Amino acid sequence: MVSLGSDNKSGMRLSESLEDYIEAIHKLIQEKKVARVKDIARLKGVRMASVSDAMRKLGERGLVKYEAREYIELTPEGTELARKVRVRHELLHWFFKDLLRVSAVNSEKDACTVEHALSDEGVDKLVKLYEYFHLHPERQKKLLEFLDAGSSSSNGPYVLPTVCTDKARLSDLKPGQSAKVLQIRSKGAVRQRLIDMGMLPDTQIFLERKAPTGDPIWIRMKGFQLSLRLAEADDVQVCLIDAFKDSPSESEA
Amino acid sequence: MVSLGSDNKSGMRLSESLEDYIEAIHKLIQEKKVARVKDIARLKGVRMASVSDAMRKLGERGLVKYEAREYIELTPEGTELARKVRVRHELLHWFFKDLLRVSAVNSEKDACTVEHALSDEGVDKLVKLYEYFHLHPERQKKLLEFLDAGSSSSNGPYVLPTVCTDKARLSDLKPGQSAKVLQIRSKGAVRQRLIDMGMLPDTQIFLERKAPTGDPIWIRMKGFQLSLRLAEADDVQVCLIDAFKDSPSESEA
DNA sequence: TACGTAAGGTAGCCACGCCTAACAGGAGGT
DNA sequence: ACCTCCTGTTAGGCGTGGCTACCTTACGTA
Repeated sequence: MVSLGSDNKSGMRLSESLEDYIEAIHKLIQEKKVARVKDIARLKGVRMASVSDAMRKLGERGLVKYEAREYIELTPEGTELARKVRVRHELLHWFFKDLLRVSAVNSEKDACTVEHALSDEGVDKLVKLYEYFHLHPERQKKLLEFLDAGSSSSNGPYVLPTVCTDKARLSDLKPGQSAKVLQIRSKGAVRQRLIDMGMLPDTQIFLERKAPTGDPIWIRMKGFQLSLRLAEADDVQVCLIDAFKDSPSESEA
Repeated sequence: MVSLGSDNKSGMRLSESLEDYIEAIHKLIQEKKVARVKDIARLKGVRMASVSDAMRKLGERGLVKYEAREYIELTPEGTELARKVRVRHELLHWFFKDLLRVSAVNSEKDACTVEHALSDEGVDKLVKLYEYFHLHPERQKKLLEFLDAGSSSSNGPYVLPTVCTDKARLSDLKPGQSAKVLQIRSKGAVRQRLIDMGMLPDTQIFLERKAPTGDPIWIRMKGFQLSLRLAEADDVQVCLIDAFKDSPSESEA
């Protein structure tokens, strides 16, 4: 899928791994003035032998100046690429850590893996998103308040804004009714499970039936069936869909 | 880096490629009722032989029901994984295409490559972002207006909001002054170049010197020097940093 | 019945990126 | 001088995931 040719010129796309090496070298040169095989190996979590291989390849592609047993330097082309990669990294790190409030460990990991797989246009637009929230700190504050609400402590301080007139909890639905997902206010494993099942905002849900006792309910969503405990359905905010509201005043909402 | 063991149970993390196969099978079953080797190969852009190999591996891991020369089915575990993967795909596609307004081709491509490289927490937070903008359509509208402004047609309909009292254009800086980047309003290749150089919002810039004629200017940013044409610097909105403002009233801004 | 064709499987090859093991050179201690 | 430690290189091996080339199976039809 990555398909590297033997062409050494800069037109050839680099594999993720080699891009990582470039990034590591750049970082080391900035921090410690020189980049040595040992340090690159430690930074990247590989053996020195692997670094030697990689340096030879990067040397052939004209991205690093590599003479055996000497300090490793980046060529101008390599430096250019390194900056590009590091910008992506920074940008994604900002996005995950500072905007989405992903934990430090995961935001670093996600930034690392995603940075190789993003088009120039994607980077460009992400920068715009950055600019947007940088220019409108009050809007970023609102978003962060929303993200923080319910993510850690409190269960109900965040009040659902009035955006949908027919809003209800999924547990309020009657068999035969349809609704669209507004917000999944569940936490932890339950939330993860619902998301994994395909429950995203705007997903259409059809309540097929309820158990006689009313507790497990069966819903249809994106073509497959799913049973839910009432307690789980309680935390899912939905918006009733008129076309399917057969009984106008039955929903207690 | 991916390191698959021979363990067939579901605890083992799948490689990107195998995850793609699962996704493709799921898609084909939904669309055409059955998944055949030939169709999977076409969808994934590989030869049938490669699909055969992959099916054997997935069969060993208990994710697909694979009997030679018969239709390929997903086991319950496989279906679960498939849904998870497709949710990621959908989510990222929404993010790139509908929120960031990345072009159709690139948003699909980015979603495809990024979907394998995102932690559960990253997915979770991305869903929250989705919920946020879904619940606050007026805020999403503002963001989209910002993203669209200058991205395609107009050069100056978007007015920089008053968020920084000392705002100026980068071209207004005097040698010796420092500033922080607010927004890069350049377009196309120039914007790309500045971003690649590491110019993100909040980046600190120091104007080292100007050419006698004033046109090329040299700035220092993140430890390296960079020369800019005045026309390029004109489109970069910055915020002066007080500590470095030696001459209080010189900046015309 | 025999045969052609298309779908699919098997074997063997290669690139990549990692590994371990063994070897090479230089700096300092004795 | 010699030994030792540390750094780095080379050689060879392995798993993954592609590929080509060839074989098998099923099926339709002359």
